[in-house]
Amino acid sequence: MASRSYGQYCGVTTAVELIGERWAMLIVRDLLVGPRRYTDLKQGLPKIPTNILSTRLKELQEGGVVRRAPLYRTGLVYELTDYGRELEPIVLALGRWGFRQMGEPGPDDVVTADSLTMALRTAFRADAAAGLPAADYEVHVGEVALRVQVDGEHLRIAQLAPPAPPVGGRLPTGEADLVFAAGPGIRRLISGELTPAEAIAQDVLAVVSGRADLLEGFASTFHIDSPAAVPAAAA
Amino acid sequence: MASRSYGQYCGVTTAVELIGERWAMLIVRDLLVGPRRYTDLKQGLPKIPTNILSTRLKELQEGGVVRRAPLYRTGLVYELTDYGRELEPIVLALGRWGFRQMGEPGPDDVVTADSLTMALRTAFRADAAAGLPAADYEVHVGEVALRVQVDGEHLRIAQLAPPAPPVGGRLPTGEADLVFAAGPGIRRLISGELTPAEAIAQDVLAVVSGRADLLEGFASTFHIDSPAAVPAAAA
DNA sequence: CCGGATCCGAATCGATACTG
DNA sequence: CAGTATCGATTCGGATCCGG
Repeated sequence: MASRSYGQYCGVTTAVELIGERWAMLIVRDLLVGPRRYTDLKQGLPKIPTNILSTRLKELQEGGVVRRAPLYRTGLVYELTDYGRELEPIVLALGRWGFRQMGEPGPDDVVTADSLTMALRTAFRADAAAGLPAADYEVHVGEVALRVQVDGEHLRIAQLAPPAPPVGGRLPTGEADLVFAAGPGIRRLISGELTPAEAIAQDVLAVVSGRADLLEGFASTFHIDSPAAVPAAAA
Repeated sequence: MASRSYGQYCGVTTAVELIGERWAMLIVRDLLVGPRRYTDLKQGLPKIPTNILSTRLKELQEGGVVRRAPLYRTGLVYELTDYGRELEPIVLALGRWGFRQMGEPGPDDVVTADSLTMALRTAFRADAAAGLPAADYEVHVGEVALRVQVDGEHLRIAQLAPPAPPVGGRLPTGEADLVFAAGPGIRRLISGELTPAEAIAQDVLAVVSGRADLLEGFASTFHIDSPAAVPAAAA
């Protein structure tokens, strides 16, 4: 157990001892969306071995990052403590930083509801949104469907359950102003590599219904600059 | 190699694939202080196996985070790329977050020059410093000696070479307004758990020379609030 | 179905030794 | 100074199994 210690008395070291182990940060990412059951986490992290999930949740609890809470009469959720929730700006900043180095998706890469929710949060530009009229989008990426409502600087994202009826949370009523479907290539819209028109032309995105003109607003509301160059170093 | 992939197409995931491996974040932390040679890094991370350091540096270069640069005629340094340097606010925020969960130092824990430098940066309160007169401290923690100069919102930290050859080799000391020495317990001063007077009384800190009254200014310039409670969960 | 625990082979890490 | 090489100790990944 002491083998995990980095042997330094330092805040950064303590932080990575708490949330630096493999998978831990992704568990935190998903819990930032909301409390999750063990099975939810396992589904949202399809490649995590179950024993690792179990171990990480124990460690995160010991570290005061995560708490177990009963749900209804039977059932159980994991949720972030107040201390754990303070990681939100850090995880968002990390997501923004990592976004810029994302390449094309690997053949086995998936987009989960929680990861897309957090990705939109990282890309959200409150300043840009404040200058636009309120908008209500329904975004589909792969199997994931999200209702994304932007009103001034306020962002609200709800996950639409595609295979099953919604659980607990009340879903937005009424139709979205714009419904569109995309693949992982939506990254290139958010990075500004493609304009909405180009994205449609290149088939990375398709409008299902509603006002296609709102795509411009979507693209300026959710945006992460690609740097001039983030080259992988040559050998 | 593909075994390292988390199988998700997401910015956070990409980020932890780049800098989430064991030791990687600490390498970045040290490089945020300045370019470092291989040997410097090894010294600053006493417990890192040399093959791991070597591997991480290669991975960080492939990820576009770190670059190798020649130094003088012979010699070699590792330094952050522009992209890597953008991690600075994230690492500082992580340090601030982790600081609050730090307990007492383990028997083998060390404080290195780079980790203390970054710790002071994380704790620096520009707003508090702006209201105080400029001050020039010399801080000793264990073997580490730092020259810490605060002028308004500007902070400058220089590392004084501690393993000074024989006692005669005096470094640019003596000019600081206040010279003091502490142990790891300096954490309790920065957290506000102890006032400067209490820290001296409890022997966690000793004024070597200069104006002891400046300790108040130091404590308000470098401060990280401990939350009301950051409890470790019970079993 | 939920919430894990157990087992085992594969990959990684840690410690030390050695080299250009 | 700047790393490789080696090898035992851990951890991770994948699959299966188990009690409510």
